[in-house]
Amino acid sequence: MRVSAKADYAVRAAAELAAAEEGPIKGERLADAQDIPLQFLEHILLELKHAGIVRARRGAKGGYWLARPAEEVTIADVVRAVEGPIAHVQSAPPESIEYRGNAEHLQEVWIAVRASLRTVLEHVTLADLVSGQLPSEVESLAAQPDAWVAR
Amino acid sequence: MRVSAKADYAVRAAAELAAAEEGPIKGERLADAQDIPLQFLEHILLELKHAGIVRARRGAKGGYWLARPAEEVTIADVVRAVEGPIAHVQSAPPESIEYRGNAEHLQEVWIAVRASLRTVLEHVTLADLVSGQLPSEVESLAAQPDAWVAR
DNA sequence: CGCGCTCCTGACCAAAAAGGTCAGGAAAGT
DNA sequence: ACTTTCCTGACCTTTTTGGTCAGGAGCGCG
Repeated sequence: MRVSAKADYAVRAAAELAAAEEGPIKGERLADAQDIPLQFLEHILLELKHAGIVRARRGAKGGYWLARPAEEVTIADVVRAVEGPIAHVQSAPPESIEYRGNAEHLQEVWIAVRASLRTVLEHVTLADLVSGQLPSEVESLAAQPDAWVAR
Repeated sequence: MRVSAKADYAVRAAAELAAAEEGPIKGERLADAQDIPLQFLEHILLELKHAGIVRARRGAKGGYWLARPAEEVTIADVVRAVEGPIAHVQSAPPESIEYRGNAEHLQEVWIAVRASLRTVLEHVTLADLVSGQLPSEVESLAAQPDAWVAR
C-alpha cells in the first residue's frame, strides 16, 4: 500500500517532460530539475519508453519527450509502466481471487480499493499535474483538512 | 501499490474472529478456515494483539478474540497493524514531502490517493465484511462493472 | 569521415522486505 | 504434573527496492 521511489521519480520526470514545450530534454536536465540519481532515472525513462509513454533520440540535441500530448497521459499510465498493475493482492488481480468462509466479501473490498485508486490516478493527467488544475473529484479529496493528517 | 499476503491474511483472520460469537478461537481453527500457514498466522495475530485489535489466552480453552466489537474495528485498523501507514511515498508520509519544479502539485495527488484509500478502508468494519453489507459508497465503487476488469 | 554527445542495455550490488519455518519458553486449564 | 495453546526470537530463502558501473549503439555536426 505504498508508492515506491521509482513510481514517484517516474511521475516527476514525466511532469517535467509535460511542462517542456520545446524539443527533446536531456536526462541530465530532468535529473537536476527533480533531484533524481541520473543513472537510475535513465533506467526508469527506458521503461517509460518501452511502455510507449516517452520517446527518445540519442546524440547531441537528443533527449526525451512525451509520445502523446500531456492531456492524454494519466498518472496511472506512468505508475503502471514502472510498478505494474495497481492494487494487486498477493501478486494477483483481485477479481481472480476466491475467498472462503467469513472473508467471502473481502474480494469486493479489494475491488473497491482498486476502483478508488483508479478514480484518482486515471483522472489526473500530466497536464493537470503541471497546471495544478486537478479534476474536481481529486481536488475535493485533497481539500478536506482531514486528508492532510497522518493516522 | 499492492496488498501484501500478510495484510490479506490479517483481514481474513480478523473476519473469522468477528464472525465467531462464542469464546476464544484457536489459531489452528483460523488457519484451517482461511487456509493460512499456521505459524505465519500466529506471528500476524501477535502483531494484531500488540496493536490492541485482538486479545488472547493460552492453554486449553485458549485462543484469540476481538478486543473491541466487530462494528468498531475497520479494515484500515487491521491493515495498519501489519503493514504500517497506508499510502506512504518513498517511506515518508505524503504531507511531509516537498516537491519542486513542475511536480509541485504531486503532493496533492498523493494526498488524494491516501484519502481515497481511507474512504474505503476506514469505512468498512469487520461486521460489514462478515455480513456483506458494505457501506453504500464502497458498494457503489464495487458495483460498477468497470471495476472488475484488469488494466 | 570522425568525433562527441546522449541514450541504451545488461551486469552487478547491498540492503530491505516478503513470506515463511523452527525451536523453545511461558501461561492457562484439568 | 501434564497438556494445550499462545508467545517470542532466531533463522531462512527469494524477491524487490534502489541504486551503480561499464560499455555499446545511434545521432548530429564540423
